[in-house]
Amino acid sequence: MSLNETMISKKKDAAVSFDLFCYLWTCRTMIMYTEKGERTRQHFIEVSADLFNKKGYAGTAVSEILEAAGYSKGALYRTFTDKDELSLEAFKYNLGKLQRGLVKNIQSEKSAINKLLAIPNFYLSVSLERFVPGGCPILNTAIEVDDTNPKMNDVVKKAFSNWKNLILEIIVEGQSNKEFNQELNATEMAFYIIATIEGSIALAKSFKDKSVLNSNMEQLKKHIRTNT
Amino acid sequence: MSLNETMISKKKDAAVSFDLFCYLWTCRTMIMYTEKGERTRQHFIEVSADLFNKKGYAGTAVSEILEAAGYSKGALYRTFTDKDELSLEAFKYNLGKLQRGLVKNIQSEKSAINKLLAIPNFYLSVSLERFVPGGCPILNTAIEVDDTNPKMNDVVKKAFSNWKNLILEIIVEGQSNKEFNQELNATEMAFYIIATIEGSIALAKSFKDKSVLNSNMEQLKKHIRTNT
DNA sequence: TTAAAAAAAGACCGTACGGTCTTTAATATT
DNA sequence: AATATTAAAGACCGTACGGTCTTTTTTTAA
Repeated sequence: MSLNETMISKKKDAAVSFDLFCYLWTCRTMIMYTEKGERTRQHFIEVSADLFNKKGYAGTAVSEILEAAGYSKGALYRTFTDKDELSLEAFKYNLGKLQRGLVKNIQSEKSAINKLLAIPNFYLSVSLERFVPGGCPILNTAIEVDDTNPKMNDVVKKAFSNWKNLILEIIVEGQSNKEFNQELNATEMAFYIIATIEGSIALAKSFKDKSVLNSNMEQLKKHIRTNT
Repeated sequence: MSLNETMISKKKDAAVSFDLFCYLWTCRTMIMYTEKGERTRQHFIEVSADLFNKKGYAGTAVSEILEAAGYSKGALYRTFTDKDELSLEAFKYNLGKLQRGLVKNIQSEKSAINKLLAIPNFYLSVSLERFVPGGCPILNTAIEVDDTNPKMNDVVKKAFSNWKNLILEIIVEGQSNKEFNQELNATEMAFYIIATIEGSIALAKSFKDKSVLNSNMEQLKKHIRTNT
């Protein structure tokens, strides 16, 4: 048994040092070397995330998830109260993956304009179908829940807002740099970028042809360049 | 009993004139003065179109449709073989409504540039939520079926293609007019316009705030103006 | 090695689903 | 007015759904 596993399994030791706490926290967020139950829970999240994103929440039966995960009901309902909780965790999982990919692409750039262009470039470089099979989880979830599930819609709104704020900060940075036009409405530009990306993904998915996404991202980059 | 109703109810007369045939065909496609069964069928289509577009096909139970329509199962399954047939007809119904609204807006313009701008202008002028409650039926359906229902996805693809061709023709017209740039890739521009509109509708629906759609349509118009 | 606790299995439950079929009501034809 | 036809009702059916609960297996602690 490795050191990591030993450290984590000592649950009864109530008094742990702050360092150990941080270590444990890091392990948890990285989803490595967690105890068995936690690992199974994570496995359910990862497997269902794919299914939910492809077939929708209503369109995915619990039995399908069980089969895909290779577990029985007992395993699922021991850690999840119901399908809704799993749906939420699955959405957060896909969202996180997407956010990390996007942020990583942005952070490798220095100028504001290159940071902004890094967003469409991300969708040009990545095979979205491999990265998050089923298309953009934010859009997919938005479409399914907007008229039926206010709680989930709030989660989706927050996801869109966070994305908007990410873009907003880049633009504001570019404006204080004198890199960007001062009159540019940052919020409007942010929402325009998001909308164009979302629509392009949906279109490319429907036609099963990435070239639609590619050409749209090139046009979006042109729009960004001429309007910042 | 009106003349129209009399003419249509004479089913037994096998030999009808070509004129009468055309007349009947017109009545059917216009959905006016049909016989009772046909009217009920149409009622089911209209009622379910709203529900399907708001809650999705998988998310809408037949029982809900029956309740909303004020009919029983007997009435539904007499004219529709199954839920799928109703889904398809409901989609076509919403699509038709949308297309007619859009085409009407375009046809009232003469120049190619104004015809093109009439598309975003349509979404600026109309309350989409009243026009087709639940958002754009093409996008909604696309998201639900792209990974699960190849037949329905083909219908969606066709809808997107038709829309693309509508835009394509306007651009080609503008290019032969010398109104538009000859180097402009008409297909790419068409898909860009569609994607931006679709994404904007989805975003506005999620935030329940039409201003997102409005500002995006203004930006799209700017993009169209500077790139044609 | 044994006792405990945790994890997983899967039988079981009520319900709601899509769809069928027989019966009744409304409408049209003679 | 009587008959034939069409429209609609709704009881009924099998199934698949989400979720519970008891039992068994696996893992951990002593």
